[in-house]
Amino acid sequence: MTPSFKEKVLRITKKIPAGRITTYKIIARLIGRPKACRAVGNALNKSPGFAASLPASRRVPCHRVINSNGQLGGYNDGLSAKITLLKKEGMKINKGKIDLKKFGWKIR
DNA sequence: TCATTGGCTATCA
DNA sequence: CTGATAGCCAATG
Repeated sequence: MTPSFKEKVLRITKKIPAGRITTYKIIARLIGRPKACRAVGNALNKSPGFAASLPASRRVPCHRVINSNGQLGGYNDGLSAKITLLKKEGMKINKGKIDLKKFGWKIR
């Protein structure tokens, strides 16, 4: 089947390793729509999310996706949950910001 | 099918 | 930081 926009977004997001983060813009670029950053956010918003009760196939670490400027952005489940998860992953959040230089996920 | 609206954004003034 | 603008997707009528 032809993977829709949403499917691609989720697929890429699932590839994000723990302790690393990505931005909406990067994902948009990987998909092929560099300007669809907003749509990417929407896709993640509608996605199942990161729940332990969910099967790994459906689990999407949307909390590892933040704004391109290093801000946290939003979260459907509550921004606090996102911060907690990221901290548990071993990353330090500086005043609601994350060091993209250190934790920015790069694909080869 | 089209028009409108809203949203986990990006970029610029 | 606020507004405005741009570009994209999904839901709604």
